[in-house]
Amino acid sequence: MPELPEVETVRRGLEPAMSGHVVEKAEVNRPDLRWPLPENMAARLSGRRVLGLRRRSKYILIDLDKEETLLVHLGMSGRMLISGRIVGDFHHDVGVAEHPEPQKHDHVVFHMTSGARVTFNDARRFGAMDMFPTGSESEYWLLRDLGPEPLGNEFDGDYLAARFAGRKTPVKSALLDQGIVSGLGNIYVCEVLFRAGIDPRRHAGRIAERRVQSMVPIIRDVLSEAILAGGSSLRDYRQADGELGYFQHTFQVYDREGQPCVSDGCTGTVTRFVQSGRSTFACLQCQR
DNA sequence: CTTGGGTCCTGTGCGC
DNA sequence: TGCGCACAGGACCCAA
Repeated sequence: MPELPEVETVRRGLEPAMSGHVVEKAEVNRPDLRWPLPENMAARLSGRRVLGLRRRSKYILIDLDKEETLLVHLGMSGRMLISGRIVGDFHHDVGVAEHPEPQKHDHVVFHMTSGARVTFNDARRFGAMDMFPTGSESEYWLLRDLGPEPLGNEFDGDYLAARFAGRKTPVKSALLDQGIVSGLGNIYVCEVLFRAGIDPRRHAGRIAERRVQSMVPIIRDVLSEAILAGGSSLRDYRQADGELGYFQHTFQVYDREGQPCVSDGCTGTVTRFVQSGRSTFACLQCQR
């Protein structure tokens, strides 16, 4: 479920616990997640200062000293749990949460010298961690083929139209293609296509150019609104159990099979169908 | 090059 | 109550 907005929410949540602080010890409880973890990752992380946290697509990039970056992907079920003393600006505590009992699937734990603890828990282990030299993003295998950030300046109507041109793949698949635009997942693609009034099965190359162009601000809006919702729920996470990753958000079509279409004046019903093995939710009365 | 399908993994929820 | 199965989901990888 973590798509761009959730990952951004997690990144922001990690900031006060990690940014500017030193990893006293990293606990690595298994050799691999989706792929093998870096050799000696625990040793390589210990004593390193976190200079800052960035996000690229659905990846969290934790910049360390010595020009090295730790990449974290939450996969499907990855969560970050923050506990202990969380230090804000001017070294004021912004939160103190008791360290929880270790849980099943706690794969990596960062013990910060500040007293904070960040636990990566991932039952399904579709998540990943890796390290690469800071600045080599354009060559690094997991990042080099990603399309532009949907909220960035490179992503505009002309770009999207050019990438869709001639494509026979369904527009839903095209939007899920991280090489075209990076950060969208199944949920937000369904929401975007609903708002755009486009049938998810329509071939990407057969959508009128002005409709393709109109998708860009919709994509930006859907993601921005979700980030905003995530940001407001961050406070709740800190107060509650410090778990970062999911937040309550209301969707217009996703997971609303059988419910009435919320579009003004539409009498349709949200349907669910499968496209390349994934559930699509849409109102086929107003999405064409 | 494009496109589609298989695959990894475990917890959850459903029908029988 | 228990069992089996479909499903959730990101993204790599390979075959056609």
